[in-house]
Amino acid sequence: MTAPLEIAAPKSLHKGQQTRAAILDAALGLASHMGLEGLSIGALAEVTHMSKSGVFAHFGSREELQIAVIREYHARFEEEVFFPAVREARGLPRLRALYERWIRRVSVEVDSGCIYISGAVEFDDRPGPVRDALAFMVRAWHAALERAIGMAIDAGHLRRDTDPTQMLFELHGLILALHHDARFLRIPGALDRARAGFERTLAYYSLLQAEVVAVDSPTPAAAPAPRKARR
Amino acid sequence: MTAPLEIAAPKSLHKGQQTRAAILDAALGLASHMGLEGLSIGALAEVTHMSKSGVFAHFGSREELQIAVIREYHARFEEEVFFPAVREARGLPRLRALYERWIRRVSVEVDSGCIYISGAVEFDDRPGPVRDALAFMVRAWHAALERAIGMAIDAGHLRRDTDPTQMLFELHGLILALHHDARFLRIPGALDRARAGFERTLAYYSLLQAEVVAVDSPTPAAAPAPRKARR
DNA sequence: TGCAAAATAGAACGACCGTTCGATTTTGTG
DNA sequence: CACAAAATCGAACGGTCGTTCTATTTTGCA
Repeated sequence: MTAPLEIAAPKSLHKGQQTRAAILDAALGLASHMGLEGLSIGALAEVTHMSKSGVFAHFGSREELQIAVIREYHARFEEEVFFPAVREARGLPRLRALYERWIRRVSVEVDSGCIYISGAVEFDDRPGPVRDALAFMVRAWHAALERAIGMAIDAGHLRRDTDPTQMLFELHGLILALHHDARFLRIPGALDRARAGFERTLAYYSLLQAEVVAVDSPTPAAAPAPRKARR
Repeated sequence: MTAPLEIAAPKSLHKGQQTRAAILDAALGLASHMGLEGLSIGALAEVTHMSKSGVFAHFGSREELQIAVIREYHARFEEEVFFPAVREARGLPRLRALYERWIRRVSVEVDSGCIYISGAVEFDDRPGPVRDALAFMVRAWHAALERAIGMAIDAGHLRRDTDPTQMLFELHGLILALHHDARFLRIPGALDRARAGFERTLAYYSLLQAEVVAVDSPTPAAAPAPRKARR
């Protein structure tokens, strides 16, 4: 057989890319309801009015489909939470914006069900590329938040001895509690509880040093290392 | 046909009850690794060296098996967390004991993976008797914790205007963050972060009223209703 | 417009799932 | 010990799953 002289690189959006995007969109909706493990190619084919093999051909395997879903979710998360928030001024304003958009995303959205959260539970005992992709994205997002906290410290909006990792741990906990109470227990006031928790945490970490020491005395938390200067 | 004169009620532990308990034990181990949805009768039969139908006969359906697992988990949770903790004195000691045993259960245990937590994510979009059973148990446990917080308030160990539901929300968040970081991200220090978060939360809610008002002023959280007297 | 390449459909596969049913073994007891 | 009741097995069913093939249709470019 004669090989073609050159392989034409797909210049603009071919039909395939288009339907792939449509499939991925439907997959995201499905996965946020049934989880990444509950995502089946058959159901996806039904939703998109395609044949199973037609859907399958766009991803080499179910695993690759799951990873593609994770990547797409990450992209949307950046678009809806991260990018708008980083337009706010460094420090508290940006941290507030990040948190507020985060809790909205977790609780309010119609196609709700944070894949980061459900995926973490589904894959905490299941090694493999899906888990790796998921963990990578989550870590990236947490790192971004931790940077925002660090900036708030440098801006003088939070106590200098604040441990960003510890504060992130606590804020993340509020998000998880919100997800739990709002989605599983269907408690109406959960969103406001998450906001109140944020304010309370913020209040603590912006107390003056002297006040904290005076109160904390009985069980001082492991003293965080003094922050290095940031550029 | 002639009906027997009377149905002999099983007096002591028949063979059936014994194996049922053994199956349930194996099921708990399996479910804590694969989740309640990942629990399959085939895998359970293999682990217990029985036939699928032999296992199946002990529970009328898979759903009943899942519910039985939830009930068994609840019983063990009570045994290992609740009952030992309520032997501590009311107030802070009991609250501390509850929390400390809780975080140990979530993070340390070998057969780890809290079914309350993983189940909440698996069934947050899946109505039915399994979800109902799970929600009932979780609510019962949360109610118990909230009572313990209330007692700590009455004992004067926490501020009088503490909102127990809000405090529970925040403590629960710390547990969930611990579960996430320890089990999914495999972060080593997560257990200590959960402890530090507890101490920090406690420190806040035991501040004197005046101190809080002075600091909280920029964004006061919705003032909780004054506590009614407890008997 | 023609034609190779890309996209999609359709049928079939082996594997596992929960469940049913009849046969068989084990148990507890009168 | 005998014998009914309880417990367990083994095979089978219909269903869904991911995946693999081979056709068929659709697309985009020379």
